[in-house]
Amino acid sequence: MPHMPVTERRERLLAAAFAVIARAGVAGATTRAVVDEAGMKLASFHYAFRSREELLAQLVDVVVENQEVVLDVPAAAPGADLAGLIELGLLRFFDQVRADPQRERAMFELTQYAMRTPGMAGVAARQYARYRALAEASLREASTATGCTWARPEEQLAADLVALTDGIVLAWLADGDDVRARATIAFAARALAAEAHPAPARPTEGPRSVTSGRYPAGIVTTTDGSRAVVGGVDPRGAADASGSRA
Amino acid sequence: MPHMPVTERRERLLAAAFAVIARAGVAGATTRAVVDEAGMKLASFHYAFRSREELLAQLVDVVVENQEVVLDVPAAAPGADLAGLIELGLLRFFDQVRADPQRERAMFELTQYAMRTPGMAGVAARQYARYRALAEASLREASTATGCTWARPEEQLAADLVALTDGIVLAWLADGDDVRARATIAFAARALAAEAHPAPARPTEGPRSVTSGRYPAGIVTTTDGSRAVVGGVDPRGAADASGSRA
DNA sequence: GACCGAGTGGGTCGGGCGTCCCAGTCGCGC
DNA sequence: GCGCGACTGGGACGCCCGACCCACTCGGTC
Repeated sequence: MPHMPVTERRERLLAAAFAVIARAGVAGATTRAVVDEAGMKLASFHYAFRSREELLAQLVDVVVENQEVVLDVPAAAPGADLAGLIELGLLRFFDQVRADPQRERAMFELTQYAMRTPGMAGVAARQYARYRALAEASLREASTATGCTWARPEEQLAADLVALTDGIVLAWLADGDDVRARATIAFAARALAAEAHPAPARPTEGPRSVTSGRYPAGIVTTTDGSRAVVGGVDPRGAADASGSRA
Repeated sequence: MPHMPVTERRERLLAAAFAVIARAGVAGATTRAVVDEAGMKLASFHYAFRSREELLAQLVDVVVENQEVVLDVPAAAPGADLAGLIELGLLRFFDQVRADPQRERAMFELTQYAMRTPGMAGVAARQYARYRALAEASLREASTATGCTWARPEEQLAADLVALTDGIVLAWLADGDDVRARATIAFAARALAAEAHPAPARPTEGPRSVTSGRYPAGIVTTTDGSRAVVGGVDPRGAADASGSRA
């Protein structure tokens, strides 16, 4: 409540708004609920933002910009097969979703809000463009890690991957069935791997010195760093992975 | 405005609510907006329903129950290849989505509402169970039509299919990119077909004259029949279908 | 044809909403 | 150390919301 530069206040309000949206949806993110979450007074809201709409717009922007990873391919055990690598990445992603489902719900909520709001039609499109770019980077990484080459343009495969993750997350949010989600993840990995040509025959795998654990974080996407979901992958996820392949 | 039995009034209000939600989201479906859409007076609302919440709950129920088809496989020329059959079905489905995107938006909106509302957690799960059941029926139909057999339990494949369609629709709603959607549809068809064992060896490939289908209607899912999206499949969709294969 | 219950119309209530206002207060630059 | 501008607190306004109430009117039944 004491003095605080506007910029920081804005950031805190954005973070608070995200938290409220995760809990109660965009409609529940009233000015009062947001300032309450942030521990501020109502007047501070309209000192930091001209209107609720402006806050929402900025929130979508920030959230999209800070989206970090779609799937975080585990910078490969050498010789790992492509499908296994993708599956492991997806399982890591899934563990992040399980760790904080509300975050994902909030993302969907915001996307839908952007789609419905006249001025923000382009924002939803940009959001998906960003997802695809991230997915594409992951795919590229996976292919170089295994030496495979993709049979179709990576940007197309990225769209396929995004569709799969979206569908998996949405279904899981609705029914919470971990087993089914993991089965679909295995399917997704197989399907994507099938879109690659195998590595050009090389009897022995080259020295793959891509140090393991290049990057410990999974999904980050915090609006301000305050409540990031960072951290190790749930080992149970990886354990199930090998068993759930068909 | 004249006299009208309660049951009909209820139905009209449900249909009106769905229309409003498609346009303005669940939050925009106020009692006043709904009765306005239905051409009634406000008092009639609370004569037909105890509360707004009750209407919303019944709406979700009705919508889930009336969901008709996920994908409408075009009951097959014998010997048609499985991937082509699935792709055609998905393209038909996609054309229905394109014809009435607001309907699909409303469906997502309602799902999210159900997930967020304490008493209705199970409803969202039921909704997805229904989707999967419909998808499973489609897959079964596709396999019998082609003589293939699925390599995994159909209920699992159904979940995969639902995830794919959800992902495709969601991305398309966000960016409206028909070409990309069709490319992902082709991918989805390939991926699902790869989960089947080919038909027990039958020498000749039948001519792939899948063309016109057994069943002209696609998605129906009306809340009461009054504003159903029924009717022939957009012929442009089918025409494009053959061209969009990768 | 009158009656009586099902259905209707209009007005109202309390509350939460976004937004605004302005007197106060704090902290940074001189 | 002081002044002024950046920031805060509390209250208020007008609006729309869900819900409710009750006097009325219509239409099927006898």
